[in-house]
Amino acid sequence: MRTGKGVEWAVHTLLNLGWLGGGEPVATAELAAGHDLSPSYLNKQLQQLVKAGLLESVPGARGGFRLARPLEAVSMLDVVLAIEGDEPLFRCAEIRRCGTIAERLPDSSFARPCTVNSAMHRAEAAWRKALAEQSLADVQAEAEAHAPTLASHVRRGLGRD
Amino acid sequence: MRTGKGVEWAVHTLLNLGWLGGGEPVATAELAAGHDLSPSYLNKQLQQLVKAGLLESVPGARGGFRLARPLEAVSMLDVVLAIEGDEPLFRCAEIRRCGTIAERLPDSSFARPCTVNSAMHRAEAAWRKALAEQSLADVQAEAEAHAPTLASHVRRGLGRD
DNA sequence: GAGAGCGTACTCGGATAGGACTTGTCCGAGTGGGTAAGG
DNA sequence: CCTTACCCACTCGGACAAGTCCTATCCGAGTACGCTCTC
Repeated sequence: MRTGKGVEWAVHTLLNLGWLGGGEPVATAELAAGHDLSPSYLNKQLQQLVKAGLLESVPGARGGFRLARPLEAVSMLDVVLAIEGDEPLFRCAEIRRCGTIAERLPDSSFARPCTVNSAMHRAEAAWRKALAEQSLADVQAEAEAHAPTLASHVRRGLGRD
Repeated sequence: MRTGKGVEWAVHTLLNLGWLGGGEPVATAELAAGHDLSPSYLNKQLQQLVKAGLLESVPGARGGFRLARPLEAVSMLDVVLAIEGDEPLFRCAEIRRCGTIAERLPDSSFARPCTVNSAMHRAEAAWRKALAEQSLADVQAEAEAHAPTLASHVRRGLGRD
């Protein structure tokens, strides 16, 4: 049980788009070369971000992707849900209703939700809350705190300036 | 990205062993029948719990599994880590060090840990903390709160009493 | 010289294979109890 | 009747397949630019 590598790819790509600034789209090939990623697979992830409303895509020649809104308005949770989907970490199969134990139990026992599911859900809520409280702008600022020239280096690394 | 169903199986099985009480071992077949689970696959999960020190196994005829310690001393986190392993949810591949962007960056940029990894790690810490704060005894008590006769029904469902 | 039309190169988007992990199953090693023979 | 040795049924433990999801790749639809031809 672990997040796919698409999450890491997506976050770094969004950060790079933020450092580039400007409204002109950037092609997948450029973004992929920036971190030596598979262009085709990165493209698949970026399409997920477009569906989630985090990116805008420009088709055709000189096309690419650009941020749909500033990074201050994008949380880590937004990215994770866009890539991984919004299904819960823990899926309750309601096994409490099956088998020889359930046969003996009155129906009233199942009126309340499964307490195991509730416990797991509380933990997942804490995880989502922590992710939602961190915007990509926060992550960006933390990175720049000890490397003030980072933005200009990223622009040069992606062929800008 | 989701937890395996083994987690749900393990938690319910541990709760049932708690309700049974007593120190005599219970066979996998009985525990599996209680929730209509695959006995062989449940056995695999229970072996993980033995390795983690949550259960004790008794081999041979009249053997089975019994709790290694009371449920008050077992947290939800203990069970999740026993089944899923203690690897982090987010695995940082350090892609920041690769590609055309990294080539332009001075080595000092990588002195600090990756801020993306840090952000994901903070969220995971909140998740683990929430899991660690809930013991199986708490979950048990919550289940009994609205079904006081639950323990006796479980015992009957597993052929006791 | 200016403008319109066309061809070409480039990009996103979705459909298509490969690999890794989860899920599920099977059989062998080891143990305890029951049985029957012997004292 | 009590003791003892043997046999058998039962259980855990790990080795062995099937299914599903993640990972990776390729090709087609659509667009903007640049060139060429015409006026």
